[in-house]
Amino acid sequence: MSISTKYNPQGLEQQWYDKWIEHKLFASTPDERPSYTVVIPPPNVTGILHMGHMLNNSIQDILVRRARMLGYNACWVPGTDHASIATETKVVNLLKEQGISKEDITREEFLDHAFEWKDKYGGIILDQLKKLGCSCDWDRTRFTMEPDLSEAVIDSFIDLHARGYIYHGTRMVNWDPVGKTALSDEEVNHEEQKAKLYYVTYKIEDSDEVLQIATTRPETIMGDTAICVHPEDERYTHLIGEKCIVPLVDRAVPIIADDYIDIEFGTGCLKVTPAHDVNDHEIGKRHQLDSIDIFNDDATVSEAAGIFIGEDRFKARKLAVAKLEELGLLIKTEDIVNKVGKSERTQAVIEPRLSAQWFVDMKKFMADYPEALSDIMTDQVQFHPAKFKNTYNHWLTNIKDWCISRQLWWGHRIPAWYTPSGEVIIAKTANEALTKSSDKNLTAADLRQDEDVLDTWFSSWLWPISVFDGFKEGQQEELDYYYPTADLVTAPDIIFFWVARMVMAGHAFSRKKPFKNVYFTGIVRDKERRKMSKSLGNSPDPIELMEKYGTDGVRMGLMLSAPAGNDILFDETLCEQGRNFCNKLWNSFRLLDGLEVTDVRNDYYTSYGSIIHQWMDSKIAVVVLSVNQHFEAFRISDALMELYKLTRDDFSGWYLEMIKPTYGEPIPMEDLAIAKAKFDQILKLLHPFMPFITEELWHALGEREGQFINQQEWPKLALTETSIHYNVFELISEVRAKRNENGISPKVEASLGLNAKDANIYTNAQGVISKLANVVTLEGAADNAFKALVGTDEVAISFKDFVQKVDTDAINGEIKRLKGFLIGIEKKLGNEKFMANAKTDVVAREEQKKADTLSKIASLKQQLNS
RNA sequence: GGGCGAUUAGCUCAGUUGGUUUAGAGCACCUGCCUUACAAGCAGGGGGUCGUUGGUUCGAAUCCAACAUUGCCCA
Repeated sequence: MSISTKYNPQGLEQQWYDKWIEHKLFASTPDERPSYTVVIPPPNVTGILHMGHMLNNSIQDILVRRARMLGYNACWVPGTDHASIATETKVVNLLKEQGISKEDITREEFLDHAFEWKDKYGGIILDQLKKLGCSCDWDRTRFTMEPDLSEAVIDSFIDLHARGYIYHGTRMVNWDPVGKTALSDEEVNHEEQKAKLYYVTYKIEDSDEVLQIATTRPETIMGDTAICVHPEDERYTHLIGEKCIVPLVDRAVPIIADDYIDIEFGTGCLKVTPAHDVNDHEIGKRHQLDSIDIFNDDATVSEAAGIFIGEDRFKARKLAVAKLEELGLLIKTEDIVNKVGKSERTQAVIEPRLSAQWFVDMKKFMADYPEALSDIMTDQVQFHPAKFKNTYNHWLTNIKDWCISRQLWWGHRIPAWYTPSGEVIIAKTANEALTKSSDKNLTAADLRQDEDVLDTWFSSWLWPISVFDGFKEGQQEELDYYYPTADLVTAPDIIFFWVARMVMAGHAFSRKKPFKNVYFTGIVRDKERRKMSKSLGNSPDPIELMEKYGTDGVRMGLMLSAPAGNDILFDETLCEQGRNFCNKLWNSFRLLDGLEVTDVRNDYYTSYGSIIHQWMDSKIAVVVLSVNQHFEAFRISDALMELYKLTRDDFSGWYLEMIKPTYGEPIPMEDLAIAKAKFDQILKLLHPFMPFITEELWHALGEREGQFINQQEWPKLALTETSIHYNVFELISEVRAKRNENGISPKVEASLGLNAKDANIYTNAQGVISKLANVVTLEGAADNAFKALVGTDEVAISFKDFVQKVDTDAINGEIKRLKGFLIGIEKKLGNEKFMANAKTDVVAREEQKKADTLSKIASLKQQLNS
């Protein structure tokens, strides 16, 4: 035998992937077959493959490859999104290293640099997906900032604005002082952290009385425009309407009452800074308070503060505390834990800030497109697992307006034009804006386009439509064919960012839902349940893993442990298990491949060949049925486990052992051909999970130049009765166990004696029993043979030249267990209410259990006496 | 603070409308084997009062309630 005893994926994977591409295996064009479409959740152009991507895209590949085999015209559209903040930050930093400051170059120059960067590095992750084996239609690769998709974004903005869903307004927004941009609520993560609560004295104007307030942000004192107490707080009622003096800036501000105040918290007295706190802003609106913005856009203190000008806010906090202490106004500090909003992208602490931004009016939107919620609640779009419906429902019923403008350059520039008189015109181009303008004397030079770009998600929510050019006039064929897409596979942390908004966009722009199923993967964590992250350094490099264990091994390891919606606790030993399984498959092939062939069918094959093959068929048929059901319910790890056991236990463990010839002898040609056909089916079933090794072995199995396993039909088998009773396998195990317990070599011949209800079960498979358990006869064991029960059948087992001794302790133990079991059954059957209420088949089952147990006990007692 | 989910073997999970031989799988573990496809293997084995306490029922891992622990989302 010339081929290695170990499967070695090196080189082989790349070679097959190249062939698949060369033969355009993954390319899709509309035809008469039904479509099966998946759009990739576009990875960030700045991204490199991490474990989450690997999980997510393996699942998509499994679904897509299987769909292909089921006869669908499968189309998996790849691509990337432009990731406004992440990319801009990256390019800004890169330029900084070259000594170029963003402030010193024009928007156009900056974009040139950014595109240059994108062209150089933006495709890395897509190449990594190829290494993973992803069967995307690469000719369809899209990018959210390419010309066609950009046009779609601009058109959809204009459209939504015209229909009254987009407005421009001055609102409290989440300001990222590092990215220097507004963010949507979804881009802010609230994290608990240790903080200090400072108690500060405020003097009452024209009085000796003082107030104490408690604050975590003393650096915002300069922006205070009121002090607020609860209207029913008796400590302070006499002060309402008075004024107090804001320390550090000595400004007199009113003392007001509002029942927003929590009497229990701190001193029950709140300093109100309407410009820098969302709740304070609300209070400010209710009481017509002034709003003093004391920060610049990088969160340094502005001139409006009057003190600490130019200092960073955290430095200013220290300075303010020191100054208050110096003035004797700081009473005490207390350690507390509070929640701080941080930018998802830059990790900067969010500064709530009043600013003019563009918003989508979600209340109006939801009123007009209630399907965005009802689709999910009524399972028009099915969530897997369904528990995410709750989360979805909660978010959507409490939805806030969506801030879509970003103070960045990398992205889609907002198509809003301002005239010198302050008119705002929404138009695709300056010329179009001129025609829309009320002032006909203006020229293009008079118009100023909005400096801001749109949120990245405002382009990716169009993805399922835009990748099929669904926004292009008169080009609806592809959209009609591929859309709505079939399945979306994504991580639960972007359920709002993306899933919800794609459903919204689907209805707003195509009047259809964008997909039928959403499969939420788990989050990949390490063994200690920590999320894998770069900063923790606990994430293995996927590429290295693939090199170490083979891509198929890693894919399998990942999938075995990834039930839908459950976090996966990644451990390299899983990949080892995957690699070992590849090896098992490899060696099963080696066995089939290395056998000598004959055209003479000896007694063994004529007598048992057909029941062995049929038995294997019935096993495959059951597993295919169950695997199909698992797929329908998106239980992919369960599907894989079924196939794992089918391959390992049933095919390699039992079937190959039964069908392989005695050592040194040849196998009949027809039996080998049948065995290979079964192996062929198993390869097909495994192919979506492990594409490379199955392709390699499928080709090794026969002359298949120019054909590929993924083009073959997914096995379809009729369920049949099993042709070898499961008691036969139990009997074989029983004989092996007796050998094991007594240290008897497999080479020592065994003789069996049977007392069976239906001895045909065993005699029909006598040759198999003899082959796998080294049994010479079923018709008589020696005296003093071991006794065992197979089901309710008694079997005596003796070994040549070995004095057997019956283990009375074990038998007594078993009798005791069975008697206990019997008591339970008899109790049930003796219960009138049970007999009256339980269904007849349930009662019959209990009766059968009783009979079987009695029979077993009788057999065992007899063993003790013999 | 509000909402949602989870708790089954050492670990990760199944357990479909309550009844299928007093709970299953994979991994890990233990014992014996380099048996002529495979030690990345083979054969065999041990291990759970189904988080706790009550309740409904002839019958509860499964339904209900409270509690405990834990995770996620939102403010």
